[in-house]
Amino acid sequence: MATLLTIGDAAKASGLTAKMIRHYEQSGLLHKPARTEAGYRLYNSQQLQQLSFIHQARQLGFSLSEIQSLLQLWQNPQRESRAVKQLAEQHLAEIARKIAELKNMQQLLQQLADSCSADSSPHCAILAALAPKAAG
Amino acid sequence: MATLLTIGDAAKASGLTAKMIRHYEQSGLLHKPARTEAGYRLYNSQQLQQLSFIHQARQLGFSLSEIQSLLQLWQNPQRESRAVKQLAEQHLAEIARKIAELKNMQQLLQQLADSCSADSSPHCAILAALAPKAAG
DNA sequence: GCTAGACCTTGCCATTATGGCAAGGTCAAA
DNA sequence: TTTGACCTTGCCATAATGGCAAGGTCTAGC
Repeated sequence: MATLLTIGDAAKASGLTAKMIRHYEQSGLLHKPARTEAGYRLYNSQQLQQLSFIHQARQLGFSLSEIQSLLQLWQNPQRESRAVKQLAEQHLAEIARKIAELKNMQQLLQQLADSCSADSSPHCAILAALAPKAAG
Repeated sequence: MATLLTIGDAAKASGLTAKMIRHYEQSGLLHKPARTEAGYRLYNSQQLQQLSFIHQARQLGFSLSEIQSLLQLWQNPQRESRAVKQLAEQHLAEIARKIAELKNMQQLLQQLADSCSADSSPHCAILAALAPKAAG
């Protein structure tokens, strides 16, 4: 039998929030769901799977736009796995870029923090590093 | 002599953009600068130092709100270096948190990508991992 | 049957830091 | 004088989410 869930239950079941589900619908990630006569959204098990799919992909850091592509591939029986992997590799590259950026900040700032005496005196290596050397 | 720069030159000198400088002013990070009769903003060397300070702090990933605190400490001769270090440590913790989050994504996704054959077949471990196991 | 409370609806605003565009004023060089 | 490079303000857009408000719906208990 087709079990239909209202948005709150679909949210709980998928790990999303009702707000997110509405947002994904409005963003074109999801087809418009059925409605009760009162206008309540109703989700079937196939749509629930999609919601969980989106939740998992968000956990991996994919953007909604990337997830749209992933959903299309998922639903296309003619897909080539290389297309999926390409999306993943692209995202992995972005992740690596962000990690490198953060590690760079971390290294610089940690070094400065280590040089800060952290006492009641006003002198601080961190501020000294941020402040440009005043000319003259 | 007091050299005064227009916003474009101040932007070049500090590594910011004119748009950012106006935004920082509007956000309360910067005092309102002098103006020419025509209304052009004019920056003196002290203000230029502040702009460079902000630029450096942004490079380290501090938010504008954190930078406001840093600027206040910088300009306060009675500051205690421990207050500066505390801000830095807080930011370092946030950086570490983000790195951990990204590394987690990276590890999971890399594993999936490694399991994807990346050929013309539709089967793909990445999609399989995102898809919930359909009941029944 | 009525009422309270938990749900649903839409819509608008806020976040963060930045970019873009538009319409208009200013200034300097040719 | 004209042209081009600059400046002004103001509004819109981004990405993904949360919050609030005003209103409709449904269900359980009395």
